[in-house]
Amino acid sequence: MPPDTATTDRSDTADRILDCAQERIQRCGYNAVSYGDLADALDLTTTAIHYHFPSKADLGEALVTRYREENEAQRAAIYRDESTLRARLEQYVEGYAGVLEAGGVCLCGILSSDASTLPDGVRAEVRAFFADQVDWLTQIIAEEYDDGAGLEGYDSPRQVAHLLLATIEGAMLTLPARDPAAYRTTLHRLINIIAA
Amino acid sequence: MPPDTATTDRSDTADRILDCAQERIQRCGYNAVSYGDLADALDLTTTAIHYHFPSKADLGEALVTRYREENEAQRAAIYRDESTLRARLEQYVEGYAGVLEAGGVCLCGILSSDASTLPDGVRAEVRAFFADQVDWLTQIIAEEYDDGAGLEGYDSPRQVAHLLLATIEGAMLTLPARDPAAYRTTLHRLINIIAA
DNA sequence: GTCTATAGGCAGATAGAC
DNA sequence: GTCTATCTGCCTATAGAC
Repeated sequence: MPPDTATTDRSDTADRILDCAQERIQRCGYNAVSYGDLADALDLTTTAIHYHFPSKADLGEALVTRYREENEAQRAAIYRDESTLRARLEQYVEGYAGVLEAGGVCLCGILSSDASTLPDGVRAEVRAFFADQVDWLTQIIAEEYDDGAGLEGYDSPRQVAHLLLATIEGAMLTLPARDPAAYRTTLHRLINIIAA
Repeated sequence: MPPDTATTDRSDTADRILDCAQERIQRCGYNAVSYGDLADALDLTTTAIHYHFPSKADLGEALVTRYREENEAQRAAIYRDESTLRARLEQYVEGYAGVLEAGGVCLCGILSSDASTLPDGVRAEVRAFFADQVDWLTQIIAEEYDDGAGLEGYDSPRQVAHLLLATIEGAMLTLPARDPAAYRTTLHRLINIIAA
């Protein structure tokens, strides 16, 4: 019987497959990672991977679902541990800096580039990830802006959220900025403007 | 004899191949576009394409080289036709909005996502494209900032150039923002801050 | 310059044994 | 749960005719 592919209670092998797939897709993109690559890296056969994830769409969807869950937990921790907008945003952008240092980029950022060739279910999860980010950023920005003036020229916290998210993803994805130092410089200065 | 693959004086067929490849790569990325796709779309065979571009690396390199040349001409026209930083930046970001309306994204933005699987020559051209953009933006920003105050929190025009470029690429590449209206909103408000 | 034909490799996916 | 073996199809690329 196939293992439980729900968000929890997954087998060790399935988790290892997801870990390996995530690391590679964050470096190379969806289309450039194959079952054969993963099988070689994990010392398995492609059949074993197909047992856990019958199609590549199933694998991709499970991957982004897990990524969203882990991301939500990270955001919750940031919200709990930090009390100012500036500190929360710095923690938030620092999370992506860690991904860059590991040699990758945001999973959903790189999947966006493959969007037009992505299976429908995977694309829907990627869209949901970005909706999560915008909603959360909008909320923490609105909390602080309600206490004082907003960012000049911006009508709403949601517009500021879109600006920050686009800059984070662009700074990660584009060459030559797949460089943690350049990413941090750009983002920390933007935070200085947003959370003045 | 193979045609002249220099930057000018290319045959009609070679230009048609480049046009078709560019449109498709701007939608789907480098790895998702094949000689077979192009041959079908152009009513040719893959062999005919290999005649003009012996390897896919040759095709990709010619593509980005041409893209850089056309982009340089566009930037020169903007510099010539507009005299204020605000007007120049608005024209600049509007160029990419046109690409979005045609259903694609910046060629070098999407190629950045494929960077780790790109042939060396193509990756080098993509890096050169971004160096072009940063240098040009730095120059036009510096011209205006020398006449007055800079952007608060930013040490140099080059840092502002990096911010703008990252935001442009991120707003184009990430879902759900492959939407000209959302792109324009984000970028016009950033221009309001940069060219206050 | 473009064609037919073909090569060798890799993709995602399945059948059936253990 | 994992294996061997295999299928079909697409990939980049080349040989040789016209």
